[in-house]
Amino acid sequence: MTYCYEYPRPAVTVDVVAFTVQQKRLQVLLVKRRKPPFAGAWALPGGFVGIDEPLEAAASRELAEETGVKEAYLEQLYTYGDPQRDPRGRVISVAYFALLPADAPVRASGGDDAARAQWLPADHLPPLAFDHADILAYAIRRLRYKLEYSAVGFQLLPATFTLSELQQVYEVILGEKLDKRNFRRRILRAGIIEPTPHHRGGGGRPARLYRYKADAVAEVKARRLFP
Amino acid sequence: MTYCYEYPRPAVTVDVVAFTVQQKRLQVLLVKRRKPPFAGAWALPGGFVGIDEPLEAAASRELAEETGVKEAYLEQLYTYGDPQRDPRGRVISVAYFALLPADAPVRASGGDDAARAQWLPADHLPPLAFDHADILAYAIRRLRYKLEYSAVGFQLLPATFTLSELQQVYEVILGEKLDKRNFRRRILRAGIIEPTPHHRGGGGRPARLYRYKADAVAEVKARRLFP
DNA sequence: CCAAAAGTGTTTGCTCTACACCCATGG
DNA sequence: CCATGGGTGTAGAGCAAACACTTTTGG
Repeated sequence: MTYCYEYPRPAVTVDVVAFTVQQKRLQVLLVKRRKPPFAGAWALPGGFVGIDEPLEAAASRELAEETGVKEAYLEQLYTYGDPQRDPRGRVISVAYFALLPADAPVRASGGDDAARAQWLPADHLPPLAFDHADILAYAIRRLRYKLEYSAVGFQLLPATFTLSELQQVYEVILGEKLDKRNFRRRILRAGIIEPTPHHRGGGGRPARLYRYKADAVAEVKARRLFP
Repeated sequence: MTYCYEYPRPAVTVDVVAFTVQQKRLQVLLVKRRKPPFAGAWALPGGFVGIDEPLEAAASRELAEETGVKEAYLEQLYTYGDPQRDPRGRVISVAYFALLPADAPVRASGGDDAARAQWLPADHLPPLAFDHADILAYAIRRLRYKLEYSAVGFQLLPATFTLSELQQVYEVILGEKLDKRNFRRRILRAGIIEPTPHHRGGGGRPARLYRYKADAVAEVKARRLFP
């Protein structure tokens, strides 16, 4: 292994854009920076990639450090490498996006190290450090887009859920009302979720619970669901 | 600027998957490695990212070094960071994909440094060095996919072209015959190309020449063209 | 029995697909 | 006049969009 001769090397980090849906809003996980640069500003959780650490493992680790959540849908987003993006020097950042179930055991603003991590609503964001506003904007675009043709929506829900809950996730993210009957027909025809025998009572008639088929996660058809 | 203390840093490279269409086949630009590891094997063109060089600039430079082509459609593909992907040590590679017009002034297998760069048909590839076979497979998938919903096809053609030429590009890449009338209707309705007043004679009736609208390149609608 | 949320079909318009013949030029 | 590739329209099928009432439970 040869390090640090021949050429100077950039630092490599991962940044994670973690989404969840709470209180009928799309929420993003942000941390408050304590050190300069941008001390006091909000930023995406992230950090350096270990020299023997796979990129996705680094993203997963950063996410776990801030939330305590070990398992989540995680996908590489884009790599940001503008030489000026970090005033301290050349830092190349591989951005990931993560979807957390609404019931994930998140300890944001809980433990010692994670005290600074918080969910903030995506439609009402403060200014962000570095180029994180760009990264976040792109992540939201990609999330909307993915929702339209694949069917990652249920990654934001518990293991079982009602169709109304699923529809609400779609409405929150796409920012528009959807027709109940058309939504159900399409989501069922897509064949990625299946009914369970259970129901959940609430303010009215109990709703059937659904779960996603395990095999469907793999073969996420590249078919458009919501034009 | 602080380099090389605190943590060891990975090396960062770019690799470029450059496509063109020649002889009714999709061709990929590859170079023959002269040094170990994988000496003698084919590989994607690529190299280290300069410490003050933007990522896309590095990709563009590598492409120009191998082909002499300065301007081409270039898009970030994915970042490969498996710790074992390079036997020499930790190397993170940001992969790009490039589309070159059929008439680009490519000097592959021409000049001194570029003597080793060659176009090889994508459907008949030799084993590749590192994880380049994975990268290439993904690039082809992405190319097909992009062709279906956006309309990058004309990036593989000269500034003006006939509809038959454009259709042939689509057929070569998608690997299936398309209906002439349906193809024309859709590609014209998409509004990204426009007729010129000129025609080109050939073996039969002269064909109208088209060009892509300059403004259309920006607003590549995310609308599916070929389901 | 009333409030609250779940569940369920049909009609209409549009888009995609399949398909076959005439046209303009060069040799 | 013949060979070569360029250019054009329509009918049928499948999909998406709009739309309102009945059902089940808890209080």
